[in-house]
Amino acid sequence: MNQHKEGEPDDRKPSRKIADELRHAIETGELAPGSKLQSERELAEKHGTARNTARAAIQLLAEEGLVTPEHGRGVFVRKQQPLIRLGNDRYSHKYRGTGLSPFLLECAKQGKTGRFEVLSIERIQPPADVAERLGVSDKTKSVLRRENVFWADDDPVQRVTTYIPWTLARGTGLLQEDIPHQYGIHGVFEDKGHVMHRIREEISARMPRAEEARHLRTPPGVPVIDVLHTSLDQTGNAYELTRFVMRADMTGLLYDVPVE
Amino acid sequence: MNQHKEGEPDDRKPSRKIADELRHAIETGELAPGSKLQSERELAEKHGTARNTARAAIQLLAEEGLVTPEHGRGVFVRKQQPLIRLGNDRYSHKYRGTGLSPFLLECAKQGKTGRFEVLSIERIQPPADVAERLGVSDKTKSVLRRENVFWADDDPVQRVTTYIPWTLARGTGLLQEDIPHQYGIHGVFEDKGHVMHRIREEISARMPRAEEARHLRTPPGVPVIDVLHTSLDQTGNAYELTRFVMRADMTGLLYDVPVE
DNA sequence: GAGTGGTCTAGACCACCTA
DNA sequence: AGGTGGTCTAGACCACTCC
Repeated sequence: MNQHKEGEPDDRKPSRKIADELRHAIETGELAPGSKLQSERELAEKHGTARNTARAAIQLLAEEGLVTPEHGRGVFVRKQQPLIRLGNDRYSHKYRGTGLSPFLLECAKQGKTGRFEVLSIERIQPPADVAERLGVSDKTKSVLRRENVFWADDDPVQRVTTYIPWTLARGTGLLQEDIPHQYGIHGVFEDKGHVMHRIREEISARMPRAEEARHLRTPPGVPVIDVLHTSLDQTGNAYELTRFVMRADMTGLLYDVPVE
Repeated sequence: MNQHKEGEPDDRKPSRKIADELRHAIETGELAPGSKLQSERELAEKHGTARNTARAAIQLLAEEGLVTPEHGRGVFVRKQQPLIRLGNDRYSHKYRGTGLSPFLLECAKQGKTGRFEVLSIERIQPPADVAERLGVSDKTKSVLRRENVFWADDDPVQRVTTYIPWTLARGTGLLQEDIPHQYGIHGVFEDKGHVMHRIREEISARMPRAEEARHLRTPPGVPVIDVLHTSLDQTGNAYELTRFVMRADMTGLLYDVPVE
């Protein structure tokens, strides 16, 4: 599409024209994933434009997620990797005893090594959306917040923030970095009488905020998926909330659910 | 964050500095949603830079989804609208008889008028990922494809493409624009013996391709959510597949599901 | 050191919107 | 008509990578 047709006047803007040509080469495989484009100076000379114009063309493609410029090295056709998929079965009891969380399993499937990192553990005043869903006050330090980063090999892929009502968290040892239970944090909740019965996940996508882009090291043109997860127990009570901010070029979601 | 601290040398790049200042004003509410920024020429003069530099600052904010430039009018702080949420219950039998599809219901909730438009109906050779999931050949015209656009007021918000194995679709009248069943397309499938039992939805997010951006009229810095939906019947057979490409600034997803 | 992308300047003209 | 963003020119210097 938008390729120049023989015999017609070509009134496309120069930057657009260069972008279309490069996009076409990428889509036909002429420029393979991982390969290097001509330099900005070469492209400019080839098309008889200023360097800035060739640069604008490359930016169009970068915004579409097709290429990634690397400072001092060149502009490369983006390789799209198979995604690490977070499934709705990740909380299933069937993973009890495997010792592997679904995230680590998915990493292993893609030949990557997953790991977690604890950023902070703090008792705080919750943001309004969290307070509302957990049914706690947003005026007092009513929740415990644990912030984590999930890594796949050397890439940070998810920023994970968990909020637990302080009335539930106090005295459980969840202020420590290491979760004091063999079945993880949800084992702790079960001991306190909250068995996960349903989950409610609100999903949206957006461009990362400046701070998130820095933490997740997202290249330009890569959005994040924002998942607000609420755990409900057997009585329909919301007892835990987690926000996942995920690099959309490395992770996705999968729901396999009954139609009720 | 990244604000200039008094007394320290400020070695930030000029464009970055302007962007930080504007971002701060937006985040504190000093620049309210919907309000107009100073013009590029004013910003440039105020900071003693070239116009291109002020322009670069605005582009940073546009990529973060904070502002939207409007040609001839100015640059405006983006209003974030409440999202039209596609829920996993949208296929539930409980909506039988309301006459309203969940999409239209959600639009009504946001005070908008929803409508559908049929773009094309064609018997085609399916893409590989579709063929694989439906268990049909990708070498013959083995599926019927129906392309729709969903509108909310005057905005196109979702591009919806449905693939049905031709062995199921033939003779059903699904080649016509109007679905020949009071309960819609899934009523047709039920008459042919396929009752929706489970759904499987693979979710990812990405920047729109050039063609999608044109159709959905996405402003810069707005990604799309890409949902690959598979319907499974009582025997676990995949009999229908739909791809949703959704503007992420106007739509989201919601899953409320049991933990199995 | 040579080549790459990143940022910036100081202009210019065009396309679009509002009055 | 005047103001706005959109695109472009023809340079410049800087930061980074690779040899």
